[in-house]
Amino acid sequence: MSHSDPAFQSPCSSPRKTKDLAEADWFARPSPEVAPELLGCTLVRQFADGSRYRCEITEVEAYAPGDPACHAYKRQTDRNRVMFGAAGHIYVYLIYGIYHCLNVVTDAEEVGSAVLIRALTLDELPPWISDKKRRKPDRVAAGPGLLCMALQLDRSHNGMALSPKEGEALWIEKSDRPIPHSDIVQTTRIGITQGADIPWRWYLRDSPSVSKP
DNA sequence: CTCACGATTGGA
DNA sequence: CCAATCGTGAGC
Repeated sequence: MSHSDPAFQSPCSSPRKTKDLAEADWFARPSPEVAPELLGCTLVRQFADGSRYRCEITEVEAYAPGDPACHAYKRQTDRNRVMFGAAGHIYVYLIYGIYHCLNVVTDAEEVGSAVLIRALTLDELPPWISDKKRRKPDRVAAGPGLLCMALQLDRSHNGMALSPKEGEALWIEKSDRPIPHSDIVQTTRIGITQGADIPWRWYLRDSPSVSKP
């Protein structure tokens, strides 16, 4: 929803329990600023049949200009193109030939940056999740590759806008109650060799779905 | 065109 | 510890 949208009403009208984060402005800030604020937000995955899965974001990492671990560190390429595009779109890439990773593009246009979503807790277990792994429900989206598998996200979604509209596949809703600072842990990122000392990973302290305490 | 490797995961 | 598995990006 935007100010030009006929459905838009002034901020003081019709109070809602949650606030949609479709506004690109909210994402158009440096990724290390946006990342911790995404914790506790609700990621909503919607399928063509209208079914929805709501997930709490429990672990994130920021990637930004000047950061050697960032895919956009060197130059714009075919793969990292959407990282340089408008904030509030998603950057989905294939890793190790088998898994996918979901990012939310941040900051101004031309600035290559994003927030990697590393873990979620699902409110409901999707039926396509095989039970033979015997993974506890808390762990089905415990990792960037696992959460894309659980929500059936792949490179075909690369570049899509986060939008809470009918027929859209993905969006984010912010809870009106901010997470207490004491519930958030900030530490170094996982699985990288360069920039490994930069403390740009945040997670919810007591969440069972985070990668590593 | 070739080729080394990765923001991961699960299993030995 | 190590293999799976393939798109990407750098180098020739």
